[in-house]
Amino acid sequence: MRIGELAEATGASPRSLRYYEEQGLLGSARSTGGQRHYPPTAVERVALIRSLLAAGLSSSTIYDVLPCITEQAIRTPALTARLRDELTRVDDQLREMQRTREVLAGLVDHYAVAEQLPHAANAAPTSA
Amino acid sequence: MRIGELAEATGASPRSLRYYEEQGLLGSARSTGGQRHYPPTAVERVALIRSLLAAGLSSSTIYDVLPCITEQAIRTPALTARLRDELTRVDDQLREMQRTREVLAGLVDHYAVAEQLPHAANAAPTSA
DNA sequence: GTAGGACCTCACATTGACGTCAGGGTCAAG
DNA sequence: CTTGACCCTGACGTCAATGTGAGGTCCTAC
Repeated sequence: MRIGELAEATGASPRSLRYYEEQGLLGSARSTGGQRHYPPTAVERVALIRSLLAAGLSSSTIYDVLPCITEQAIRTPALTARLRDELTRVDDQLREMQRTREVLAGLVDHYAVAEQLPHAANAAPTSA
Repeated sequence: MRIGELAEATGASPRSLRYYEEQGLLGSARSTGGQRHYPPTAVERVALIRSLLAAGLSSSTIYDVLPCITEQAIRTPALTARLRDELTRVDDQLREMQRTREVLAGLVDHYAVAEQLPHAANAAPTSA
């Protein structure tokens, strides 16, 4: 498939796909005219890249860990440690976000309750 | 307290604290000479700001929702909806990150198993 | 009253993952 | 062989939070 189709299939812009290639995250065959051509498996790969990016991994980090994701045979102690570090970081970030989520959820609940009440503006002002 | 102390207490740089003020997220009293002065409660407030930033809220979004966090009396339907939207977004992001976390955890597990195998001579040295 | 560390206000630089424009080549269809 | 949609390579723009440097001010201690 060509870059436009892959973009369509993944939700990533052509610009992003070229950027991923530039960062070494995504390969492509080229036609004689120089146009990129992707196998169907590229869809899954792009999804993985975007998922890792969304999780806060940088493209260079993804560059480091991607080979061992797609080819499990490649493993080094350094790579293992890197994966562990990233997992720890993601876990920390998840916990932090969950705390923040609870703050927001508490606010939403408070508002929902407040809106149900007739005119009790000071119904539950018991938070710091 | 002065900006340096607040920076020390919160882990935010003085530059960041001035930025938060510039964005309307953080108030400060000024001395006659123009230097910022903060009450002790500012520590908690900065922590909240940073937590929301870390959760992916932009400073302008935080600007919108902060007043109702610190002063529960202020509530409008628009603000409630805004909070709900942000909560939904954070929840989506959390689910996405948890899926990615599982991918990473799966890899780490796979590696861990591989490293338990007999001839794993490099058990301890995990330097970068 | 003076040293010097902390602080002030601009204002430009940086980083990362893209958007976007310019100028030109490719390719399936007619 | 020409059209027109799609694609190419630069290269500069963006956005948000922050770094950084210049040039000047404040304030506590001596």
